Amino acid sequence: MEHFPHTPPNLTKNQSMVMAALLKANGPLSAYTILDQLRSKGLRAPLQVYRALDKLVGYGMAHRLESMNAFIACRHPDGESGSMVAFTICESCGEVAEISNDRFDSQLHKLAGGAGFNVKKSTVELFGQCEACA
Amino acid sequence: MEHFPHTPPNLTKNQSMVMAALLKANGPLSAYTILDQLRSKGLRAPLQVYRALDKLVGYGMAHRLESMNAFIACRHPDGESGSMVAFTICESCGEVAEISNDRFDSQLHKLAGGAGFNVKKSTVELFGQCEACA
DNA sequence: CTGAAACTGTTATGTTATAACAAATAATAA
DNA sequence: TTATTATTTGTTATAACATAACAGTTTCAG
Repeated sequence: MEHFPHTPPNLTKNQSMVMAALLKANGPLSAYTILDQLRSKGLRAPLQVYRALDKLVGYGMAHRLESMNAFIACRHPDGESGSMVAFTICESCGEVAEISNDRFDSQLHKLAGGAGFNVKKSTVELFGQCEACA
Repeated sequence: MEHFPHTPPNLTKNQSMVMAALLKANGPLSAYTILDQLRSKGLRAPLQVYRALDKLVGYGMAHRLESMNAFIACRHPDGESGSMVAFTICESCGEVAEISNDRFDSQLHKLAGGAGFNVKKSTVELFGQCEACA
């Protein structure tokens, strides 16, 4: 289950349906919201959704927002490395945006490195106000 | 509910008990684990714990680890500003450490600022290996 | 003292996530 | 192809995390 971003493997039926739901939404969805949207297409149980989400996240095609218990399609721009991903979450309008930045990523590794810690995976979620709401 | 770190208000009975449980533990605890530990002291319901935790987090005396659904006593060193807090979480031994760094904090604000986003609160949780386990 | 604000206790319920098992499907190699 | 192995699927049940609503109590400033 190792994939570079934007080189998706062939998705299974459930994985495709869940991915489509994430792409159609323009914001994060909870697993149960996804389930409700896909009941008409035959999904019946939470596990069917969670299993698909696990794969999609593993493939780098979706992200989990830890602070919201929700999932969102990966939209980080092509050309950026797959390294670090941060999210901005607007407390006014709920908009979630993805930021990817190599310099920041190395800062982050350096910060942790200073404490003798070797970073493999990071969760960075920023709350505040987006440009439109400010 | 505004407090500088390390200038704790007078805690109520429940708040003190929950804080004591967090301090005694040398790692994160789930709300239900805390509840179990405090049943012998009279606590009976999850809400009693969650309410205390909300206050303690608000006072800056405890932190919530979003990626673990767990809580940990604040231990960031005196003298550091209260700005940003990051956590390192060792995937081998489970050790959780707190890092606070002003320079990184400003990097983080700058990164978001570049996208027109104004950061009020941040969640930074880093997974990998601690010094001892590496 | 008294009224407002904060805290407490309690029951019930809502939300998020996984365990365990059996069956179907797809990918691989002989 | 056919046997073998991996993965995916479907399903039921349950675990783990969190809050709603309401009533009663304590605290404390005015």
